[in-house]
Amino acid sequence: MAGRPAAKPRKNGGAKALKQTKAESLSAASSGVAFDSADIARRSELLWEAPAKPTRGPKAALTRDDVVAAAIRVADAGDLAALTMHAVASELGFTPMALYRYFPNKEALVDAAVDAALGSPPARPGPHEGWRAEIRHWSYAKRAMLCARPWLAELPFVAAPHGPNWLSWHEAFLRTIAHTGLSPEDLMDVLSVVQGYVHGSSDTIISLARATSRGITPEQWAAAVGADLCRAINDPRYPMLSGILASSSGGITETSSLPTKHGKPRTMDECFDWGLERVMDGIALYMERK
Amino acid sequence: MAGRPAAKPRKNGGAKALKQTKAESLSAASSGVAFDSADIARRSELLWEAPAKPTRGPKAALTRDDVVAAAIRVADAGDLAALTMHAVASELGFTPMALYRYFPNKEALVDAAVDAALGSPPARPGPHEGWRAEIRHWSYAKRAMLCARPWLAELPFVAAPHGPNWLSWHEAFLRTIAHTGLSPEDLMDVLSVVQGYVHGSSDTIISLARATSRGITPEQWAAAVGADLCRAINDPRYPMLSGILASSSGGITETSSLPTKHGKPRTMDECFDWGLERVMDGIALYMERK
DNA sequence: TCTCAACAGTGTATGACGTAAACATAATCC
DNA sequence: GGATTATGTTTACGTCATACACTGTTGAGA
Repeated sequence: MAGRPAAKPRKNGGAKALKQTKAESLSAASSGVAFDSADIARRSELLWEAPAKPTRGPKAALTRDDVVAAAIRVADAGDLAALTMHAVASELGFTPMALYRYFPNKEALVDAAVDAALGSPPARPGPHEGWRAEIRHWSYAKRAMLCARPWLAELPFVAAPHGPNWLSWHEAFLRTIAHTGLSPEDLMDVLSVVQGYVHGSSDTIISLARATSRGITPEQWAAAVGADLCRAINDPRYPMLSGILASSSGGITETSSLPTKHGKPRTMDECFDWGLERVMDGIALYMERK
Repeated sequence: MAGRPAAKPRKNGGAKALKQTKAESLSAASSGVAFDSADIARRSELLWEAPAKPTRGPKAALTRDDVVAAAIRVADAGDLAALTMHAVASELGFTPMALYRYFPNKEALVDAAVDAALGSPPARPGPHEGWRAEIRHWSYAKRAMLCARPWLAELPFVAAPHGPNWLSWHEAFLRTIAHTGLSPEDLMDVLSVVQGYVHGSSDTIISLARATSRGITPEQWAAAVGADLCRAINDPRYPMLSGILASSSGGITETSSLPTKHGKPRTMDECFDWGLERVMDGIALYMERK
């Protein structure tokens, strides 16, 4: 029942009942991510159930939302690894153990912080600008959100429990293609392709965002990543890469998904757009054929 | 110079010189992943330089490759979090500190293990089956590789230094579209789209692979993830999702990217294929237009 | 052949981490 | 006003990466 105080229900007693080995349990906890299916059910429950309102006892100085907000502030300032119970607690002016009155363990806090950090999806651009414009709008927003909070991309999305905001982003995407006449199955397929592309191809820019948030200039970052790729040049094992990298304008200044076009480097956004247009072309073709 | 003994060169002295705070340095180390650009250069160097051959002193009982192989065995048996120095060392019958004679820190070991675990890309299918067949072949292989080693997907690929195998996969992809007459820039763009899609949309199946490798049946996994999504049904905030999920055959048995088609559930592979065909359609259209 | 610097692996210690358990304290109910 | 129940702290434990000091081994140069 949801009326039970959520802050202290058996904690990982449930996990222990599943006969996890100690090592598994600990390692999952330390990484902040667990992949046990029973675990996911329990984690999901925690994401959705409202905290119980106790009548007796001292008043809580915080709310779950306070803790989540502090966690997000900590992660924003550093990265996922900086998000420790100690850091969150001292951000709030409490001892680490105080947080365990609000979340049974770190994992639950991270789950909640992740969903909160996803934020709300963007409002639809215009009333009916066409599905391509709407998909573009959604994709840019998602990409921008991930760049703003690179630590979100350190977590595998699907493995995590799906909170309200996670569902909202999906819902918002489905609305972009709601009037195309596609079947429910096709709608989900389109969602899968586009989201797959957006997540998968944002790796580079997220990596850059992470670096710049640590005070590294884009130039430094590009130099470091580029220098890495340069090893391929003149290596007989990589003739294609060698050719392409060599044909770029002199020195390599950007990573693989960022080649230069006849001396004028393209931005990462341009490369992203190009791919997104190809994906939407493929979807459009499918619609025509139906 | 590469002739220096690689096992003990200043260790994180380099990192300290960068004036990282202690917290940053430690958190990066504990997560096994660092995103500092100067770090990447140093890490990349370690991936490529051959270990120095000392003349004096006792013979080393191990090689870097031994350690890397043990690390991969440990990660395969568990996950990325299970990959601890202690676990790798005891897998080899040594103490944790022994590993530091081969790698300056855990991060370097993980980098090496990741690249080794990527393995070699697949051989080309036939002599000239067409670029679509070749891209399909490459994509399936990449997806299969990630499913076989789900822990690889716990790391952001682009942020890691690029080792020999990483470059080989890129090289192999470029070979699949080498004869299409595309410009070098277009080649890289196509690589970026397809790879983005493959990585991004493999999340679900990788999550399943991870679960099954822990003894969870696909049914259990699907039930847990599906139950999660079911919260959207009848929630007024998610009308589209509600409609789609409700229109599926009775109970939700699979996750968002796995809807059921008129009562007959599709496999994840079928959904993956569908998206890949759309992506390739888009690329084909681009080729035609040129 | 002997010597010793260079190296390999170990033992021990440190500080950060997540979190269990016991506690003091505060708010409510009877 | 005591009993009850919840809150936040204190203390403690086990695990982690890893610094440092140590023992023991090897082969190059004397």
